[in-house]
Amino acid sequence: MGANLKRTRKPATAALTELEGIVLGMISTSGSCTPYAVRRKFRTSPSRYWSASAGAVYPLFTRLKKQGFLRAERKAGDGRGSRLFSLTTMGQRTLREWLGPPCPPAVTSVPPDPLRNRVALLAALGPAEQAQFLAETTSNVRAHLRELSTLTEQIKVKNDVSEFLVCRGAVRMLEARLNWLEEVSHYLGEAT
Amino acid sequence: MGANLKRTRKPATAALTELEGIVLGMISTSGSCTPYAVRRKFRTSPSRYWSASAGAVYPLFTRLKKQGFLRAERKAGDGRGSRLFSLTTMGQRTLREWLGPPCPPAVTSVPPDPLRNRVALLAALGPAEQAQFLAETTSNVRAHLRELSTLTEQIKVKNDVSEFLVCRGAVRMLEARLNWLEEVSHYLGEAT
DNA sequence: TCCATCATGTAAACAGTTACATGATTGC
DNA sequence: GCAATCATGTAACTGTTTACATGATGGA
Repeated sequence: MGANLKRTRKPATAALTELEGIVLGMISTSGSCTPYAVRRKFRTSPSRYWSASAGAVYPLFTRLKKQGFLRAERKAGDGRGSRLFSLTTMGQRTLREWLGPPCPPAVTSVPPDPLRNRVALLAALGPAEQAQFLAETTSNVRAHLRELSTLTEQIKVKNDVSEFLVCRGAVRMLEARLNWLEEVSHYLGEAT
Repeated sequence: MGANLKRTRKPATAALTELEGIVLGMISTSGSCTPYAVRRKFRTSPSRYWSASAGAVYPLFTRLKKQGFLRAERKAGDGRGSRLFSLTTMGQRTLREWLGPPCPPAVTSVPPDPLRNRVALLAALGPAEQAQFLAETTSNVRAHLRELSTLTEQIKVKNDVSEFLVCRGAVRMLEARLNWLEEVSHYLGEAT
């Protein structure tokens, strides 16, 4: 969760945070970039999980540099002192280790879901509010799904395979959610 | 989200963390309980996202008590000083507000998924390692799904509707993932 | 010139994690 | 009596968030 896949206390081979792994991976697949470019990528991502705030990204880059996973070079002719970061050999190796295999169970197991958490507690609401909750969330999820579907189409024509597949994964999650919400409505409608 | 759905800086009406909301909801739907009981519930949950460590749960209870959302009463005849916590009227109201509606977009939007993150970065691996990654994760997800399916059946016969529905939601997520991994393998197999 | 945006960074707060400590209870 | 577990709690640490500060750049 935040508090999600944390670094272990005393790692045999230096482990990475989820965010650190993603950043290393971005640099590996898209080439060297500035911290700000990473932030931009997160901001335009459909997932709202990480805000990729300045206070998270800049310290992360200096951290990875200090650990020897990244190297920095000044961008020529930039008065703002922008630095392009690229992977070191050690960074490459660490990324490979993180990306597995072997893949830790927390990665393949049931992913967290704030909506599932709320549905688990629906009994705390009255029947009318439950129905309203389900109606609203269903329509919200449907809206997100529409939005994401058009985005997926746009990406498909650009032939960016991995980004397309990521979108497809997100679409499938939302579709599964919609079908599930229908099942929930069915069961809860029957109960009352 | 660890660092996931955070409390806003200066909330008009005191907002809750995801974990706080879940705890309030547990107490509301299952009746008053001790912090340890909450920890046990988390430990037996199929989701590995929260460890619900002592350092998280006990401070959380004192926090919610200090804010006036929980009240505590000593459990009679317990030398360990166990305390049963129950919701105050204010706690009830706060829980209702958190549980919505209205439901914030972060709840209904694309949920976070460590596996999706890794697939997004698969290009950082060689073709052989990619195939191995996909094979391994597919079989791992399938194993989790089997496990969860039997758990779901066990819960179904106990007629605990909301817990059953939560399990169904998790099952649907894993099923969607499996189908998606198949799609990924298909696309990546074609590319090479 | 002015203003929005680009871009880099820091400071304080905070929730959750590991790890440890301590005493009560239960089962053998 | 003894060991494992139950149960409560604290301490140090870490990563992320919000909020603020500061300067560069580019377009009207």
